[in-house]
This record gives sequence, structure tokens and C-alpha cells, in this order.
Amino acid sequence: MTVTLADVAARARVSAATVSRVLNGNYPVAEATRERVLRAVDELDYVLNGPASSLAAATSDLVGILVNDIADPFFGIMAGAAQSEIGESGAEDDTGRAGAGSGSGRAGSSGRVTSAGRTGSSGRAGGEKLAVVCNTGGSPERELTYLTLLQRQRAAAVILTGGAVEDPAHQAAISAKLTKLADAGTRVVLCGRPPLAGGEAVVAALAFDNRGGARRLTEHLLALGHTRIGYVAGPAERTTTRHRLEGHRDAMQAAGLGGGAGGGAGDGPGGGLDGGERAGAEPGGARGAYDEERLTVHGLYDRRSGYVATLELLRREPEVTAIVAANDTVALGACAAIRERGLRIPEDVSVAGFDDLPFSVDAVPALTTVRLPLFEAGARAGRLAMGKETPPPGGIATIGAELMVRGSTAPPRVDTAVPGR
Amino acid sequence: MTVTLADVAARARVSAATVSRVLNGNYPVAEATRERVLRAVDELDYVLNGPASSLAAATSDLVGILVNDIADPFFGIMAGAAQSEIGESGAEDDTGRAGAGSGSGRAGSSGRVTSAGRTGSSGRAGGEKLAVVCNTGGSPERELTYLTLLQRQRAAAVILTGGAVEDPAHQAAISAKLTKLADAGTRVVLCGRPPLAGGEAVVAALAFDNRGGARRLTEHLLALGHTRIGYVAGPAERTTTRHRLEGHRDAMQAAGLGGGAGGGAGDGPGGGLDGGERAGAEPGGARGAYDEERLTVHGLYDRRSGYVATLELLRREPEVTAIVAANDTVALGACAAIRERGLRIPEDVSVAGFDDLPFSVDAVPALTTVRLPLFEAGARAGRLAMGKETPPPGGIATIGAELMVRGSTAPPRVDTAVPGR
DNA sequence: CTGTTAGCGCATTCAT
DNA sequence: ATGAATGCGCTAACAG
Repeated sequence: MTVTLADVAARARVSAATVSRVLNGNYPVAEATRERVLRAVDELDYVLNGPASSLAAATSDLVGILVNDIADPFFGIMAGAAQSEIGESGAEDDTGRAGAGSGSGRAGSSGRVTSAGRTGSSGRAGGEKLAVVCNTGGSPERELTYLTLLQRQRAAAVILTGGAVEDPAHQAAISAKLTKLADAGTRVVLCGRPPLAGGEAVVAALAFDNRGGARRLTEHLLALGHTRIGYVAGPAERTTTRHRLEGHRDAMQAAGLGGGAGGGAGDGPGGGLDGGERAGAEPGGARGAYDEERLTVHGLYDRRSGYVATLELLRREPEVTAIVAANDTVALGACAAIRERGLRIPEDVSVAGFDDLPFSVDAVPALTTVRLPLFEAGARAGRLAMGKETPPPGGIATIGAELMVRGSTAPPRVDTAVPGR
Repeated sequence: MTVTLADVAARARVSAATVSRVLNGNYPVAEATRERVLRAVDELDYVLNGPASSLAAATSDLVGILVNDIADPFFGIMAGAAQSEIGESGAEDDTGRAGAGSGSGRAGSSGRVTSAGRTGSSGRAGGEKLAVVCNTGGSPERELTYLTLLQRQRAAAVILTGGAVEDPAHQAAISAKLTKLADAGTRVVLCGRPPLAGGEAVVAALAFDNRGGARRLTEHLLALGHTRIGYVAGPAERTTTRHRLEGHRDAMQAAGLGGGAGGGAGDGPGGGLDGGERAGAEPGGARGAYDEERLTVHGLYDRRSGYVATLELLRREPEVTAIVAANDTVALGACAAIRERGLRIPEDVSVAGFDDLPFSVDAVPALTTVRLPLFEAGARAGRLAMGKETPPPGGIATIGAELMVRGSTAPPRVDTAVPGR
């Protein structure tokens, strides 16, 4: 029924071993026989049996990329970049770049279609790796499950993207799993995720400077003259959320607006997920740590959360003149909430996001945000996973975050600065 | 070094066969031994060898989902939905839904973390399928390559999403490849992609009613009083582009505004990718087929293309009162271009998109568009791929597209209706 | 350079 | 209900 190596060997009048050698290309073979084999392969339309190959070689060509939310461009961009570095066999930097601008449907590619019948249809496809992305949905369980599945497949490499959940038990479980993967020869790379405690198992960890970016963003707002800044944070248990929040509070404190306590590193996020428990906080009340918590609302990294949280923020403190969102998507929801309350952006309330996703520049007004080089980071992670690039010293690299000032932030209204209004 | 079935068997004092049976659960095993085996598995921290298992069983638990652009939420939403149906072992409809709103970072999940140490770490993970998404970048070659890679892995199922490239050679190559996959036992499902010519190889094809949706959208514009409607189309060679364009032209013709020729089905898209070749077309010139082409500009399915194409459209015909974009992302670019020219939306120019991606409702003004039930379609494709749902009659189902009228479309300015202005 | 020989780890017959 | 054998298709030593 299905064509095997032996069939090809017979057709080409060589041994199975020889066929294997030409297919894998990692062994000297006479040019003559080589061509004969290749022809037989094409004629028989032979396709290598992956499982058999992996079993014998004890390695597979599978490379897994774990993401929290595949519908979020934040992850899509990183995953796509990584995949482009992995899919191509080292060469063809061109095609990799093509996917950069999140552009789909390459228009000019139809001309090369005919050649595809040759490149793609036959079973040989050089050292092609199968780069696949797995959607964890942000669930620790699914993350572990996927890791096990990948381990089962003897994956060649695994790339973990996005912030981690700060649960000790889960951290430990992940760490243990990654160690086992590494022991089995799988290359593990972290992208946009803080380094592990005992990071020996990991080839490299690329961490975003969330804290620094957040700090610069809030400093920008402070320089504009804002003092009552609301913060719509992400899920409390994620590292990304904590780091961005810390950066924000660092800046607030430096400006003498934050609470002295709780500003340092390592403290768990304090705010509850849904507010409303502290009743009757008088507007324009005390500053400091109290305000800090009162002006922080946690939610998910999606639009709806931004909308809901902003409404809550506006309710708690109608005098806010600026709102910093956990990311651009959340910022969009915040904008919707602000407008719905009849306020203008940025005249009445400034809004800022994080990530600088493609749509941010198209918001009206364009969103002030912090740019994360997602594509570059993803591509680098891909190369690291393939061993095409040497890891940074210590296996850890911090990736810069650049402040992008645009139309959604402006100085606060003058009359708002007057106490009591 | 690595723990094998035999090790587990020895530890549990049974034969390897028995261990295999408990692990696969598809064979009667005494409860006592069963537990003994399971304990041994946990104690030894055994992880099944996927390749070996697949080789022996001649099937794997890999399910591939092909997308054109992973950074595009259009695909991300479908892929995520499909993956949620595939990943979970039939049950737990709840978790599947959780990913719906494109929400990442499930906030409430930390409570269940500890249980993960049990569910996820051990080698057994019931009939878990490994749902993976592969990013083709819209390139036919990569599409074929991925299909080959998946074939090599003896994938259990493959889901192809998004419009196809209308190149006969490529169509044939894909068809042939899918037939081979089906012959090898792989279940093939098409999602948001038109049925194949000889569709026997395919379990089911879920096609979006792009044509109908586009027609209704343009009818809406016509009802509003627009007559000069620019169309920013996608890549000329894709089915999605053609179908949407045809729907648009159908509506135009029905209103007596389209050219008699070229309106029917099956004609290749006429407009060149970059215009400007026909010089000095006098404004307010002849209607009909001529205008139809003049008012159509092709580009990619991304924001930049929408921006550039709209600028071109505005140059060719400053009197356009409405612009229909290939999709929402393109519409965003169109909006940017329109504003840059000092025009207001919708007062001066109405804008419409397609797909109704999450961000569309947040555009200012909110985007009139055509809603495609991406999540539902993806989920259904996932179930079809898993054999959890019976295919529609004939294996083909058309998925409705619903017009969403929002703020970005309005009647044209009265003075614009005056000829010569 | 090429052919021969052994397994890789597991799922299945077939027995019992 | 369980154990013993057989082979899935391929790669990797070894010869030669």
C-alpha cells in the first residue's frame, strides 16, 4: 500500500541504507547513485515515514512553540517570526522577512507555483523542521500537557513565549518538565518570559524589559503633568503583569506619588480582581500607597477587561486624568469606556498602552505605547532554538522596550490641576 | 537513560503488552493490575515514546492546522477554536469556551495549578491529540511543504483554513497531496476555504458566504445613496478576494451601476496590482465596466496595503463617497489614508470592512462590516477533524455572513450628488 | 563509497 | 485477563 524505503532502494538498485543516506544528506554518496535514488523517490512519490525515522534516530524534526493566546497578535507575531526562522533551511532570509509586516497572502508568489510541484510534493524536504505552535490559552495545565506531548514526540526544540504564571507549584512543575526535555536533547528557549530559577535546562531566555518600559511610560505621563493616573493591570498572577506594574509604581514613587511600601521587587500584586469592596472613598482623598491600590484594577489581557476595569476606575476616581493599560488591546477597551462616559481622549483623559501592536497606530487618536520588538525577538528565539545563533552570555538577554509617544497622551486639563476643582 | 515500556512492565511485574493496554485503555484489564501499572508509570515518570508508538500503530496523534498568517486574528481565532476542540478529550466544553473572547491569561486558573502536577506531568494523557498550527505565510510552496511534513508524521487530521490560491498547478498539487493524505488515513477538513474540485478526499468543507456577505454590504451602501464606491481588494489570485469582489459587483450590476461584462462568475480578477497606467481619466467620466476596474485596486490583506490602495483610489477618483475594503485590517489602513487627506468618516467618505474582527467595534467610528462566525467555524472544523460531528450532506456547508451596520457608513454628502460638483 | 546487520520502543496478533 | 512473539520503517554502526 504505502511506499517504503525498501521500495525506493529496489527501484534504484541500491540498498536501503544508501537511500537513507541520500535523503538525509549527511553522508558521502556518489553523484550518480544519488541522482538515481532521487529519481526513484520522485517516481514512486515516496514520503519518509516520520515516526520510523524518529524512532531509529532518537530525534524528531518537530519544534514546538507555546503561546498563551493564538488569537492575540502579540503571540502571533512572535510565533510567526520564530516559525519563519525554523521552517526555512537556514537559507532564504528573504521569505522570512516577507511575513514581517503581518502581511498575509503574498501577492507575488503565484509565479513560483509551478516549481512547487517539485519542491513540495516529493518526500524529501531537506533538514526541514516542522515548526508548530501550540495554544495553551494561558492555562498552566495545558502548558504542561503540551510540554508532555512535545516530550513524547521527542521534539527537537521548544520555545515558550509570554509571561509565566507565578504559582510556585506550577513554576516547579514547569522547571522539572523543562529539565527532562533538556535531558532528552530538546533545546529549550524562553521568549518574552523571565528566566527560570535554575536556568541550566534552558538554552537561552529572552526577557522583555517590561519594567523599564512601564517606568518610562509613566514618567512620560508624569512629565506631562499628570498625577492621578489609573492603572488597568493584567491578571495578577502573571509575571508580565507584575513587572509592568512595578515599573509604573517605581516611576510614581520617584515622583513622590507612590506609597513607600510595596514598591520594591518581589511583592505579590496586591489588588483584588474585582474592586468595589472599599466603600465610600472620598474623592481627592489621601495619596500614597492607598491611592496606588485604589487606582489599580486587575483584569485579563483583553479588550473587554479594559472596558470594564476602566469603568470601575472612573467610578472610583472621576478625577483621573490618565489611564495606563496593561497592553494595547486593553487600552482599546479603556478608550471605549472613556468615550462612553462622554470624555475626550486625550483632552479629558490620556490613555497609554503597551506592546505597540500594529493596530495601535491606527487608533484614533494614535496610541501612546511602549514598543516591544516582537518580530525580532521571535526570530531570534527561532534561531536560538535551531542552534543557528550563539546564546547570549549567561543564557539571558534583556530586550529593550521603547517608548512611543503618540496622540493619545497630552497634558491634563488645566482646571483639573486645581485641588477640589 | 530513558524509561521504556519494559521498565514499567518490570516495575509492575507484568508484561509490556499489559502496560501498553492500560495506557491505551482500549482493552479489558483487571482493575488491580491496572492500578499497579499506573503507579509504576507515575513512579518511574514514564513518558510514552511517540515515534515508536506511531510506528507500531501506523497513526499518530498529531493534528495540523494550516493558516495563512498566524499574526492575523482572523486565523488566530479559527485556529484557537479548532485547537480547543481537539486538545480536550471530548469532554470539558467549558475550557473550550474560555478561549472564545480571544482572552489570554485566564485569571482564575491559578487555583487548579496543583492538580497539574498530576494531570500533566505523567506520560499518560489519554487520547490527547497534539493540535498544532502551521503558518504558511500565504505561500503555496510552504503550504505544500507543511502538508508533506504532516503526511510524513502520519497526522491524524489536517485542517486547512483561509482562501486558496487560484493557480491551476497549485490547486492540482494540493488536491493530489490531500488525496494521498486521505488515503493514508488522515482526515482532511477545509475551513473557510472553498471545496476542492474532486472533493472525495475531504471529510468536510466549510465555506464562508463571502459572495453573499459582500453583496449585502454593497447593497447597504447603495441603499444609503452611494454610487461611486471604491473597492480595495485583496491579492488577485485568492479565492476569498474573488468571491468578495464578485459579490460587490453583483450588487453594483443589480443597481445598474456595474459593467455588463465581467460580472459573472469564473472570470479572473482584472485589476492590476499597482494602478496609474491609464493616464488622465477625466473625473466623472463614463460609468459601467470601465469605472468598475478603475475603482478597484488590489493589494495584500494588511493595513499598509489598505492605506496605499486607498490613497491611489482617492487619486484616481476624488469623488468616491464610499470605500469597501477587502477586510477589517485593510479598512483600518483605508481610514488612515482618508483622514490623512483631510476627509471625515463617514461624513465625507464611508468605509466598510469584512470579517468583524474584535477590534472593528473599537474603531472610531465603529466599522460597518460583515460578520463571519470565525470561532464557531473553527470549532466545528475541529470537531469534524476529530470525527466528533457528522459531516454536512455532501461534505459541504456554507457558513452565513451577517451584515453589521455601524458608524463608519452613512449617506453621502448631498452636494456630492450634484454632477460636476 | 556501498551493502549487511541490528536494533529503536511499542502495538499487536496469537496463544494461554 | 495476561504473556510471548513478531514486525512497523528506518538509521547507525560495522564491514567490505
